[in-house]
Amino acid sequence: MSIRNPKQALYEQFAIVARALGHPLRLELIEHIAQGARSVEALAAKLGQPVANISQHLQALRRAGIVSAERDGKFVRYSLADASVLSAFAAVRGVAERQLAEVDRIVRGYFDARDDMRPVTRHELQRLMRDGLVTVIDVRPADEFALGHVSGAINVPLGEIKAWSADAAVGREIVAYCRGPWCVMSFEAVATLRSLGHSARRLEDGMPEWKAAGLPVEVVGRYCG
Amino acid sequence: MSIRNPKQALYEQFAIVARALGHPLRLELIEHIAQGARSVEALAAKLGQPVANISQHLQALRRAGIVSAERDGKFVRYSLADASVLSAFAAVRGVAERQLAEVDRIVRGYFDARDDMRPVTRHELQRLMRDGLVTVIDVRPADEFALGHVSGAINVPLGEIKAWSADAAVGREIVAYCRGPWCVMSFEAVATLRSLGHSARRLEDGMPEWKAAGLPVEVVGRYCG
DNA sequence: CCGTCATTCAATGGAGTAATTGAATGACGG
DNA sequence: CCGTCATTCAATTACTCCATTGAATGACGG
Repeated sequence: MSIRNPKQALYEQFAIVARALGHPLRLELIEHIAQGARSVEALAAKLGQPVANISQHLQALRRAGIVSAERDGKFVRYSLADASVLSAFAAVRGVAERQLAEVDRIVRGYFDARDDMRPVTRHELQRLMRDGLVTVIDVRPADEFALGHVSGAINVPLGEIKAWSADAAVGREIVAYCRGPWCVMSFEAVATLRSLGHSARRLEDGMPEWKAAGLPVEVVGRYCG
Repeated sequence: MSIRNPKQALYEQFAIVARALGHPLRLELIEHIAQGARSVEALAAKLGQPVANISQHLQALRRAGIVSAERDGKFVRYSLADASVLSAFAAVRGVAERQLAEVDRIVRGYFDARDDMRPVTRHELQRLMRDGLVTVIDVRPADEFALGHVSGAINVPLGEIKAWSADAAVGREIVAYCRGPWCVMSFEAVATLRSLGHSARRLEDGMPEWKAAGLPVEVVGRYCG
């Protein structure tokens, strides 16, 4: 096995990328970095992990060509190396969703994903927005909203949903989105809004996928993740 | 970390799939299984590995929902669980190709992939075949050809290229394909054919991708992998 | 019912990976 | 030029993964 032919050498490289995706913390890191460029300590705070641990996982991701690092004064800002990372993540997720019974169990148990929770597709949302038929809310924290959000969406972090919905028109449909397909926040937002008598649905995925599809994104301030 | 919220539980599942793709032998197994259903010992022979080792890797792939096993008399035949596995493989490969300098180095060093080696796309080949402008050769071993091949292709295993090309019309373009995008056999076939004065190109990828795209495939005998 | 054979299981040792700790680096601000 | 602070490195321990070996399972053919 130590003398490798070119085919094995290539497979070793592909395996490096796959292994880098093979740890839950690193997948969570990718989801956060996909929202916009982030420093090590910001990511460590989001994940509730020691800085050194996050730093090492980030370097593993960088060695695999999944994220890139750029020094910005005292900080090192990590961002996704390539939009193809999102499709690799999505493809791996697709296999798990289709084939692993455990995924189904978790989704049914915690996300309570019934048929009436069927999400809005990107394309559908685009049409609804063009026709002015929906209010789009971004339920991520304000800092992530600032790094980039769906054009026309308003930021209503999860904790403010209740207060916000008191002033929202009943009857008008609300579409909520957050970080990605299985990000809990939009599920919670929809559940809360429905319990308060609103008509609400989720976007099928989150901001990174919207942006990767080339759809309009707005940024607050100077950062262009 | 032992008490996991649903998000972490899902990421753990996705990581299981990614980790299963994170070993060169398993990637090679996937490439072979993508050619058609195979027994453990057949795969062990193709990879030159002990049967027990291959069996354990296959079980790792099965636990991750990547392959499925089906008993067939004395044999257990493994096949891909889902076409989504091919796209996950392709997505991981895409990240590696775009981001890892080592991949580029290997490709340039061993595959000698120059611009004039630019492959034929599936769509292009379809049109060329419809217009009768090319001879399509499948350079995989006969057993893999039998499990399924591009409709209209003829089987010319790598060792028989020279003899076959002596009888082939000079001037008519030849398109060679094998197992997948970086399978060495079609590269070698094209190099050999060109050195003998023929006009030859590679298909951009292999039989599994052709089949997954829903394009016509022929099977010899009774197996329908 | 028994031998054969494909496959899987169990157990071992060795290699790599993960989390934690504390120290080292390197850029900014005064 | 020096203190501060974000990040990385180094070193430790625990854990998981990998390849190998030999034995066990389970289906077929007589």
